[in-house]
Amino acid sequence: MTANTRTRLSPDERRTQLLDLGFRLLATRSLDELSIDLLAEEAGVSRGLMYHYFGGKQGFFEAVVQHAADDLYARTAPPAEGEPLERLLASITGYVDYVVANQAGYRSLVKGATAGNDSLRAIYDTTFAALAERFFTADPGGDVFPDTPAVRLVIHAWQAMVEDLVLTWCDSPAGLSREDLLSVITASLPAIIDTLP
Amino acid sequence: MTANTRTRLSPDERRTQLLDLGFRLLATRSLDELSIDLLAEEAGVSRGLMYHYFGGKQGFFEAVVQHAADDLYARTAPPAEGEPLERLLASITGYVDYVVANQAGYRSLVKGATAGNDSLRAIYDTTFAALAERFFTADPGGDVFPDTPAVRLVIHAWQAMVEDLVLTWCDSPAGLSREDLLSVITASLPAIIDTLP
DNA sequence: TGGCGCTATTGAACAATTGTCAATAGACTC
DNA sequence: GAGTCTATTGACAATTGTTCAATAGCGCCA
Repeated sequence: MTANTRTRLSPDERRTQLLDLGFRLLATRSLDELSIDLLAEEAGVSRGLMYHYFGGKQGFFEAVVQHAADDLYARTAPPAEGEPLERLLASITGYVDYVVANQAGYRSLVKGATAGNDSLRAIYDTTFAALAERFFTADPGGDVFPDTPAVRLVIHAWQAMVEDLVLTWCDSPAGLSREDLLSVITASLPAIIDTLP
Repeated sequence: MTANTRTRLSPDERRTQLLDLGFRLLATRSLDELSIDLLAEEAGVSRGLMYHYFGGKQGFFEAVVQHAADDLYARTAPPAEGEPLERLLASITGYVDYVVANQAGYRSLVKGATAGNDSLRAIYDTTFAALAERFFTADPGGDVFPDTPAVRLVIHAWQAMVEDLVLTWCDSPAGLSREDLLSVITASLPAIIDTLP
């Protein structure tokens, strides 16, 4: 299958090709189940090329996670117009649909990122922090929620809940429709914030 | 330091020694940052002994996680007497105190378990499922919460939220006292369940 | 007390994988 | 069509997980 003649691409093309392939392969395997050997063979290139582009297995995984995180962030961008709460709902809907569509990949990357080294966790953390930031900057004038450390703490935890909720719902919807799920997600945030002293 | 004369222990003693050491070492390193070499050297035994007792690195990690999970479950056992809600609060308090006391170890093991293979995830899942089960079997007569798939789904997600909440609170309490934290945790569960359609 | 047997323990050899680097060859320019 | 730049390669070294036959500590019994 792999031609014995090397094909020379531009760095950008090769990079995105490897990243896309990595995302696809990591959807079914975990990071340490994926060897550079397999990756290189699947891509039709040599092992050495992986190190040339990403510096190593770790760097490669970071690049894949960062790529997916950017994609997620872009796909959950709220619309520019509309009521603050409507825009939040649109953003959440985008998140849910993204996770549902990319279930396996999302699961694998999140697991790998949270269990990985500091660089990987940083990507995960900053991405979710950026998503949370929309809750405060969504509407410059009207503040949807007060911006206090306690509220931020609770929102962080609420995000963890939403992640688990969506993934578990994918496995067994428990009789809840997509709209029910969205309703629970959006309604639970103010409900939890209300429990703060 | 390590004597060149081998010391022969009973299987039980050796096993618990290695498990305790593993738990301690895994608190600061992640699983794939911990080599069998280091572990064996630190324990003063040979590499081969690890394989004799645990069958391999994976089996060793599973044993450590299972050990810690049993410990956690035992420490969060609710008192036999008292009102249902009081007993639930006691159980939750036990969980929070355990996580706070064993922060690093808890973090590391949970990360490793959720990112690991099926066996590891099974230990994590069954442990938390057993913890959740107390919410229904706490009081045989009076049902604290209705036992429906949707409620179980939400409780599962609530557990994820609590885990994140406690760990993030450890890093920066955000002006919340331990009692405030416990209050938010206990109050948020019914609040979230109320959002179900 | 001293030899014996059981088995906990060892260490060397093996396998798989990651990482390194000088040499190679494809594509573009003149 | 020759030359240059650099994307790409393949062989080599290092680390780490795993296996297994050989070794030796400890209790038991004469």
